[in-house]
Amino acid sequence: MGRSRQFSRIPANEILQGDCIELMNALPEKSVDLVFADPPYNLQLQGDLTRPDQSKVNGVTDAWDQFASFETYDRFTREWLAAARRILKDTGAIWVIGSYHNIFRVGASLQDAGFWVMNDIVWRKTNPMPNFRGTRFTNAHETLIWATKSADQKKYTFNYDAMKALNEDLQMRSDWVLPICTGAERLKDETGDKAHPTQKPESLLHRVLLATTNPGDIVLDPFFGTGTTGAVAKKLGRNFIGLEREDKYIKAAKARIKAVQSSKAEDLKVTQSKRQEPRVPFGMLVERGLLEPGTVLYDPRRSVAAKVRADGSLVCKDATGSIHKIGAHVQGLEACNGWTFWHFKTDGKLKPIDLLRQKVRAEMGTA
Amino acid sequence: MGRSRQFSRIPANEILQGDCIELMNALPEKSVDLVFADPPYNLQLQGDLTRPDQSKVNGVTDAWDQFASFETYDRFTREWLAAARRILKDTGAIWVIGSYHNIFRVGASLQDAGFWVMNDIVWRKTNPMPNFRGTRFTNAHETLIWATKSADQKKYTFNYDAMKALNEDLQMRSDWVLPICTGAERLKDETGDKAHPTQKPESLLHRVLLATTNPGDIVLDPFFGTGTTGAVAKKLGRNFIGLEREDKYIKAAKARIKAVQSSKAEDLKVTQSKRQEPRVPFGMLVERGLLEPGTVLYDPRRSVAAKVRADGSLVCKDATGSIHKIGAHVQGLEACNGWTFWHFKTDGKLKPIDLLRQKVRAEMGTA
DNA sequence: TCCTGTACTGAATCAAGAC
DNA sequence: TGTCTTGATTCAGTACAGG
Repeated sequence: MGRSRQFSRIPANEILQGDCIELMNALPEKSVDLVFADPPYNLQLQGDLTRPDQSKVNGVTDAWDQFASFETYDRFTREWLAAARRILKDTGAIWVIGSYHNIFRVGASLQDAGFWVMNDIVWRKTNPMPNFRGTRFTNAHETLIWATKSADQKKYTFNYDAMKALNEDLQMRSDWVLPICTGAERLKDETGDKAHPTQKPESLLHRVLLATTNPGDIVLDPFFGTGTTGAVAKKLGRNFIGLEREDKYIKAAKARIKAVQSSKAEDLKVTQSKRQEPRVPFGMLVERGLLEPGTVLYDPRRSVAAKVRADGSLVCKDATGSIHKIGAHVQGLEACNGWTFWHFKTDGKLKPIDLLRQKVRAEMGTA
Repeated sequence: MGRSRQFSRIPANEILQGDCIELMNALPEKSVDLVFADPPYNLQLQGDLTRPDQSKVNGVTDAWDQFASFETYDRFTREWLAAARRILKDTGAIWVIGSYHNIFRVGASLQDAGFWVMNDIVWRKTNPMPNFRGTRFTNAHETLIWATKSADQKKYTFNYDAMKALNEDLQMRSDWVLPICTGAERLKDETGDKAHPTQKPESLLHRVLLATTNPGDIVLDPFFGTGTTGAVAKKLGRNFIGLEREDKYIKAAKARIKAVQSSKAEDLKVTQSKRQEPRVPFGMLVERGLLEPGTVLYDPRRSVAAKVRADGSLVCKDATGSIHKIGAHVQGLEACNGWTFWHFKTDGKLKPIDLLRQKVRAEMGTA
C-alpha cells in the first residue's frame, strides 16, 4: 500500500490487509479507543521437541515469528507502538500480550514511548503444555500489559464494578485463571490442522474488552490473526478494526466473525469433577459463553425473573447485583445461594445454573 | 571503599556494607553460584494513599527507591547486572524479583547482558493489598526472572525432582501461590513499625534456593535488606554473601540470621534426579547374574521378544544392538528407553528390567 | 446412555556425557 | 572441538471407538 493513501473514514468492523505499521499510519490520528496487540513472540527454538512417548510437538515455526536479533525485534516493536500511539485517542489505552521471550522488551518499549502501565496481568493457564525434558518449570502463564496513553491522562475506561461483579463481588485481581483455546473454539484449516498456531481464547478477550471499553468503542488489533478480537468485539457490541497480512488468516477470520451473530447455545453436558472444587465466579459462565448476555433466569416456580448482563450481574425489575444479592432481594431475605436459586431454560425445562458451574469446574480442573 | 581493595578470600556468610556494585567488583570473578536480587522497584508514587476508612497506607517512600528517569534506572540496572555477571561461575544463575514498575526494564537488560531466561515466575499473593480507589485491577502478584549466564551454558542447577515432589508429584509450574510476609516473620524496628518496607517471605526464597542451588553453594544478594536470603540460605545449608548500604538493615539482618538454626545435612537431601544416579550399563545385569545370557525379554504386551546375549546386547528376529536401539527398532521409532520398554518374566508375570537396575544401584550404594 | 481405554495436542528459547 | 551413545521425560483436556 502506498504511503500516500489515507482512510477518509474509520473502517469500522473491517479487516485490512497489509503491514500493520503502514495501515495504522494511514488511519486518522486519535480515532481509536483501544489497541489490543498479540505481536510475534520472537521464540528461538532449536531442533525438534518430542514428548516422552516420542510423538512430535508441533511448535511455532512460522516466518512471521523470526527476527534476526533483539535489536531487530526492538526496532519493530518501537515502530508499531509509535503508530498505535498516534491513532489512539488521548483517553485510549493499549493491551499487549506476550511471554518471557518478548514481554520485557515490549514493556520497556511501551514505557519508553510514554505509555503508562496500569497493570500487568498474568493469564494462568489451567492446561499448559508440560516441560517434557524436566529441565525447567512448566511455562504455565502468559503476561498482558495494560497501559494508558500517558501518566497525565487521568480519564480512561475501567469498568471497575463490572469486573467486581464478574468476580462475585470481589475486586478482580491481576491474575486470571483461564483455559487455553481448544475444542470447538479452536479454528481448523481444510486439512484439520489448527488454522493459527497461537489462537487466543475468547474468554481472555471478553475480560479485556469488558474491563476497558464501552459498547460502541473502536478496538483495533494490529496482529489480527484469525480474529478473536473481532469475534468478541462483535459479541459484546464493540466495533473492531483488524490488521493482518496473511490471506489465509483473513479468510478464516471473516468466516468466523460472520458466524458470531448466530451465537448458538453450547452443548451443556455436564461432567462432574472428582477433585476439590475451585471457585468459579458466575461471571465466568458469561465470559466463557455458557450463558449469553440477556439470558433470562427464573426461580424454580417461575414467579420471578432476572436478566443476565455481560459482566455477570443480574437485573430484576427494581434492582441490580450479583446472583446472590438479587436472589435474596426478590425473596425479601438477608441472603441466598444464587447458584441453586436461579434457573435457566433449556429444551423448555428449567435447570439450575449450578449445572453450568459444574461444567466449568470440570473443564478447569483444580488449577 | 576504595577501588583498589580486593577480597583475598570469599567472605562467606558475611554481610558487607557499601555500594553493591563496588563490592561485587572487589570479589573474585566466577566465584558465586547464585545471585538473588531484589533491586529497588523504582515506584512512582504521587501523594499519599488512604484506605476507604481514611487511614493512611504506609508505602515505600525511601530515598533508595527514587530514580530521576527510566534512563537513570536502566544505567543503574546495567551496571549492577554486569558486576553480578562477572562474579558468577559459568554454571551460575541469577534471580531477580520485581513488579510492573521495573521488571520489564530489568528483564530486557538481563537479555541484553547475555543472560538466558529460563523462566519468568509469577508469585501469586494470597493476601495482596486491595486497590482502594477502585481504579485498577488488584495488583496481586510480583514477577521473578530466573536466568542462566548464557544460552550456550547447558550445565546449571535445577532440582527438577525436588520441585516435583514439592508439588505433589506434578511438575512445578511457573506460578507460585504464596502468602506475603506478615505476622511473626515480619521484622519490626524499635518503634514497632515494619523494619523494611518490602521484606519478602521466606517461603519464596526457600523455593528459589531449593530449586536452583545445592547445599554448600554460595548465594550472593546485592540488595540484602533485612536478610531473608541469608536466613533461608543458612537454614538450607547454603552459604550467603549479603551486600547492603544501610546500618539499620544490616543490624536487623545480623540479629535475624544469628537466630536461625541450620537444618541437619541429612534433612537437606532432596529427591534426586535419575540423571544423577550412578550409571548402570545393561550388560552389568548379565555380568552380575541378574539375567542369564539367553533370557527372553518382552514388550509390555508380549507382542515382540528379544534375546539377551552375554555382552548385554539384544537380538530380535532381524537386528542386534542395545536395549534402546532394539526397542526403538521393533517399534519403528527414532528412540526408546529400553529400561522401561523391555520386561522379563518372573513368577509368570512381566516386570520391567529397570527393577533389576535399581537392585544393582542399591547394592552399589552399600558397597 | 454410560463408562473405559486409546490417541492426540497445546506460543517451547526443552540433554548430557563419553570418546 | 564435534560426533556418537546413552537414556530421561508429560499435564489437562478433547475426541473417538468399543463394550
